[in-house]
Amino acid sequence: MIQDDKNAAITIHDVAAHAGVSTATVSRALNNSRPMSDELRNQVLVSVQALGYRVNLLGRALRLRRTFSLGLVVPDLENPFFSALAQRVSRAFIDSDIDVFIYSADNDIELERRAIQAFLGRQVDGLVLIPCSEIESKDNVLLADRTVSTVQFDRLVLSVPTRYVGCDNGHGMNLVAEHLKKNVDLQRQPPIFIGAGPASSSGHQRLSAFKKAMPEAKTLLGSFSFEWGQNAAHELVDQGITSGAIATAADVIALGVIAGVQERGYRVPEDFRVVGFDDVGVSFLAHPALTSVRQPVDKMTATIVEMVMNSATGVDNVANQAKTIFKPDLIVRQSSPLRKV
Amino acid sequence: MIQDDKNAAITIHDVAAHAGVSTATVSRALNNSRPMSDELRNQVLVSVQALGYRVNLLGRALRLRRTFSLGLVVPDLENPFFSALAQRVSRAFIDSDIDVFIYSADNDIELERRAIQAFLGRQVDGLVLIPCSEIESKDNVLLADRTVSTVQFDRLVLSVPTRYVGCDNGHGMNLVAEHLKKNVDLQRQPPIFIGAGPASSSGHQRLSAFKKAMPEAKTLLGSFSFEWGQNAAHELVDQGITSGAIATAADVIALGVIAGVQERGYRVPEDFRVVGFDDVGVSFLAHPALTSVRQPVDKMTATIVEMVMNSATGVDNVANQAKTIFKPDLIVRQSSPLRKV
DNA sequence: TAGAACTTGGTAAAGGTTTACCGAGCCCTA
DNA sequence: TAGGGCTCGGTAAACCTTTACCAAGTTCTA
Repeated sequence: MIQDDKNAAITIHDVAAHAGVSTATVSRALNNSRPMSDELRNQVLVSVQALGYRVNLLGRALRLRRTFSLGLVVPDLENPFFSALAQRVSRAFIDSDIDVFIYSADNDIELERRAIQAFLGRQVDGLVLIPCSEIESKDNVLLADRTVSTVQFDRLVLSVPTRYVGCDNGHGMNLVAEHLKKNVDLQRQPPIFIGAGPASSSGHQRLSAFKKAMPEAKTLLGSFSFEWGQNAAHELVDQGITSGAIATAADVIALGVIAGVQERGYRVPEDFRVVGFDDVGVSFLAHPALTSVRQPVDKMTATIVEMVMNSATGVDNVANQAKTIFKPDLIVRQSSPLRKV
Repeated sequence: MIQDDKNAAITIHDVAAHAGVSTATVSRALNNSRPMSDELRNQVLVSVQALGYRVNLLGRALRLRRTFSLGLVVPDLENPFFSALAQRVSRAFIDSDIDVFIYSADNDIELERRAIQAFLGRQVDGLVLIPCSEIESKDNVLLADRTVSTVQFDRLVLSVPTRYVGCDNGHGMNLVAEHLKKNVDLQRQPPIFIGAGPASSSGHQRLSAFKKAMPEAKTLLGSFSFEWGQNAAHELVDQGITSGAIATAADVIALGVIAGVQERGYRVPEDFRVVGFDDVGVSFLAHPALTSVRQPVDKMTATIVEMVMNSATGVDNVANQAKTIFKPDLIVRQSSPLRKV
C-alpha cells in the first residue's frame, strides 16, 4: 500500500540544510521575526524556492497555539440565503490573515455538532455559527462557546450568552406593515402573512412582530422554502382569495408565493402585492422584482470581523456577550410598488 | 492583553495524570489501538469525561501525517448551483470519518490560490476543486495536484492531468437538440442557444456540442447568470423574435430567459420553449417548471468519495488520472413539454 | 584597551499526539 | 524450576514549527 504522499514533504530542516544555516534562521527569514542581513535572507529564500518549501501550518499552529482560521457553520448550503451569507462572511475576512472554512450542517443537529467538533479539534481561533434551531442547537452552541470565541449570526440561541450579530426583525416587519398600510387598500381584504414556524429565532421573531403590527392579519406558517410559499399561495386562491397584500418571512417564500399565484392565473402586483424579507441570496431571481426588507449584510459581516479580530487579540472581554442588532431597510420594488395599482 | 483561551486546554497528559496511567494508555483507550482490560479503559474514560478532554487534532495529525480532512474549493457560493454542489459533496462524505471543509474562491483566481494554499498548508488528505477558469486556474490546479491527491469536479482544466468527475455535456446537448427537433416546430424560427463564454470548460463544451447538433442555431454568449439570460431574452424580443425554442447552458440562465420573455409579455411554453441545464440548485425556483438536463449528482459525488478514499489508502495509483464522465438525462417539464403546444 | 552594548547565528525546548520498543509479570510446559 | 510465550503498562522518539536563551563576534566609548 503506497501512500501517495506525492513528494515526501519538505521541512524546514531540509531548507536549513540546503541553505547551510539553522532552522531558526530559516524561520526568522520567512517570518521577519528578527532583523537580519539581506544577504542571509536571500540565501534562505533561494533555498525555499529551490526546494519548493511550504510551511506546515499544523506544526506552526501547535507551537503558536493559534491557527489563523475561523470556522463557519451554516444550517444548509442548498438554501441560497445561507450560502450567500456564507460567501459574504468569507469575503469580509479577505483582507485579514484569517482563513474562513465553511461546514454545512445539512439541517441536522447531529451534523451541526460534528461540524463544531471538527473545528474545535482543529483549534480554530473562532467560530461563527448560524444555528439550525433556536432550541435544539443549544447544546451545540454551548459546546462551542465553552471552548472558543464564538459569535452567533443571523439566528440566535438566546439561552447561550454568546455574542450575536443579526438584524432587527421587529423593525423590519414594522416597515412592511407601514408600507402595506400606506400603499394597499386593506379594506377589501386584510393582509396575509406567510411565515415559517417558530423553530428558528428569525421565524419566531418575524411572525410575532408582524402579528403585533397587524393583528388583523391572517397567518399561515410553514418552512423557509419555495415549496411552502407556493403551496400557501395555492391554498389562498383555492379558498377564494384572489387579491390582497401578502407579507412573507423570507424572500424564498415570497418567490414561491409569486409562482403560486401566477400558476393560478393571478398577477403580481396587479392582483397580489408580495413583500419578501432578507434581500439576500435569491431576491435577484424574483420576477417581478421583489419588494423586500434588506438586511445590511456588509455592516453585519464587518461587525463579525471586528468581533473575531478583537477577541483573538483579547482586547474586549467587556462586551463579550454583546448583541449587535442592525436596523434593516425596506427596498420597494415592483412586486409591491409605492402607489396603489 | 488577555488571551481568552477560555479554559487553558486539557491535554492527554492531564488525563493520564488524573487517571494515574501513562499517556500511552490514554491514547490506546481512546483509539482502541491495542486490546486492554475493560477496567482500565473505563478508568481512563471516566477521567476523560471528568476533565472534558477533547483530542487536539493538530497534534494527532502531525504524528499520524493524516488529517482526516478534505478541502473543497468552489468558484462562487453565491451561485446556487455551486453551493448546491458543495452541499452534495459534503453530504456524500457523511458516513466516512473525513470532514469536508469548503472554501469559496469568489470567482477570483488569486483567492482560489489562497484557498488551495490554506488547505495544503493544513495538510488536507485530499482536494476537490471546481476550478474558476479553464485557463487561468491552471497554475492553481497544478499546485494542488503536485502536493496532494486532487480531483477536479464539474469543471475541468484539461491541461493538468488529475482525476476528474463530471458529466457528458455533449451528450446532454444532444438530448436537448433531439427533444427540440421532435417537439417544436423549428421551421418558423430556428432554435436559439443562450450560453456562457468558453472560459469555463462547461461553458465551452456545451456551446460547441449544441452548435454541432444544431448548426442552424443562433447563439448568444454571456455569463452563467440570471441577468445574462434576462438581457438576452430582452434582446431577442426587441429584435422581433417572439416565439421559438431556446436552449441554455445552465438553469440559472434559463430562469433569466423565462423572466425576460415574460417581462416583455410573452409566455412560456406557449410562445417560447425554454430548456435549462444542470437541474441542480435553482431549477426548483423555475416557473413554469423547467425542462432541464439532469446531472446525476449522487453518482458523481459517490465517485468522488470512492476516489478520495482509495487514494487515501493508496490503492489505485493506476487510474490516477482517470476521468469519470457520467451521462446526464433530459427531464421534461412544463417549460418545454413533449407535444407541440 | 577593557568592557559595554549591540548584532547575529545556533541550540534546544515546547506545543499535543501516537506507537515502536522495552520490560515486568504471569502461565505453562518440559 | 528454567525459560518460552503471553499480556499489558510505560518510556521516549518523532511529527514540524517557533523562539527563549546562549554564545560569539563586532563596534564603540571611556
